[in-house]
Amino acid sequence: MSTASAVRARGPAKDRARKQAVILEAAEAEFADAGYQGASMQAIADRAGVPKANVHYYFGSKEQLYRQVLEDILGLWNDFLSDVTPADDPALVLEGFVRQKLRLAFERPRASRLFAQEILRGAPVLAPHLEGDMRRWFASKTRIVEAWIEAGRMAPVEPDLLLFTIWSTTQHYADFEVQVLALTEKPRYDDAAVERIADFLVDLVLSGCGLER
Amino acid sequence: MSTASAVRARGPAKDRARKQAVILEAAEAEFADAGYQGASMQAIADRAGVPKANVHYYFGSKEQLYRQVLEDILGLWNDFLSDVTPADDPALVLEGFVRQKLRLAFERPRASRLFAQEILRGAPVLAPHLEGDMRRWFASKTRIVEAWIEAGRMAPVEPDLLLFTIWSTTQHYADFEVQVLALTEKPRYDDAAVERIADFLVDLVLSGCGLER
DNA sequence: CGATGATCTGACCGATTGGACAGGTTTGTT
DNA sequence: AACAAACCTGTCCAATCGGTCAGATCATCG
Repeated sequence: MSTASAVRARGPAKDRARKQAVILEAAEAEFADAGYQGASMQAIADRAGVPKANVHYYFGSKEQLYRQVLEDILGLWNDFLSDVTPADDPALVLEGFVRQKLRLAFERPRASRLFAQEILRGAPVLAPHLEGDMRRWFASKTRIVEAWIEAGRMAPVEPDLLLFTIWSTTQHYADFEVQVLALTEKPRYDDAAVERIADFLVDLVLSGCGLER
Repeated sequence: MSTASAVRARGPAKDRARKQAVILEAAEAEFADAGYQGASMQAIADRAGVPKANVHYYFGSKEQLYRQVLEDILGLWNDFLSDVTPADDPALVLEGFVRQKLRLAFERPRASRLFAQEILRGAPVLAPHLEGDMRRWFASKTRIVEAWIEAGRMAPVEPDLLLFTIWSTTQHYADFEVQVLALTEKPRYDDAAVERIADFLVDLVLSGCGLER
């Protein structure tokens, strides 16, 4: 049972899920800001406003809590390009993907950063997902791009590298936010900046594929 | 005095620098693999093959050691585009930058990963650099791109976003190596893969700027 | 009401951490 | 040879870590 669906339940299970959700939110923040090793159960408990023992009561161990946070984050990305077929228009699909991925980077930067740290550490927890669900997702999307290319509906680019490019450029604005803001001399992202970035990335990706908006 | 130059010195200073270099290399590996908090001075000492107290003798504290490692890494990037002028050819400069940045990502992935972790944590140590040296470097490069655009030598793209794109896409193959290898179902990067990635990124960037190789 | 199970937490524990330091050894100079 | 300075490390320490547990409190139901 995912955390999100449990919160929507009724009865006693609802209270339980709500309390867990508070802890999970605190844990996501602490893990993202301090890293897995840097995060302490005490700090997570303080953020959530509960005693440390209560965190252990609900989630057992630090690693179990971390796994739960990661799983919830993976859920965010589950439906990227979930119902795309070779019959769809490449330009529309790619533009939608870039904008959707980018929106999540700005709305949930901590989720993005936590995921990045997990991969940076060598994915000790997510390795099974990488070689399972994610690999299947990735293979199915590259196959669609290949179909578009074979049908002559876009330029012949390497499908895997195209996806990596979209992934890395969008991820960058969440993961390297501090650097981006420092170099552009801005205190925070505003709506205009987000739109400017989205338009730029869409144009770049489409022109790389020989497409237009 | 940088670590690299000290190793090349003569006399007693050379021995000292060489021993420090061994520790610095071990520290870079441990910090990159485990993160700042996750790295222990004991583990660094073990990797370097020296007693833990010896590490403290040379570098004082964990934070000082970490700062030194980071400074050495920044030195790697010092001469990116160091002598470029508006008179140079945009296509050649951009291609060279992409390939040089990418080469470093594959040759020194740990350096890249350590830097990424520092930024992800909010750059507690590098913040002054970001708002100082790096900001100046960045501003001078965007000015050159603007000059190219004004001279009609490339398409009018946002100079800052162009640089971020090059930075993020090249960085990605070092920082997210585990993910890339898992999704492409390869055990490691080989020369062919590196060349394929470089060619792809060069084409993408140049086409985005309305240029050709 | 009494009982039963879930919820909750203060107090505690062994392990590990970064760091300090006394005291030994080596090196260089006179 | 004698001295000083630099170099090196075994040992210790306070602080913090993740985790445990006995026992208090609460909610629910026969």
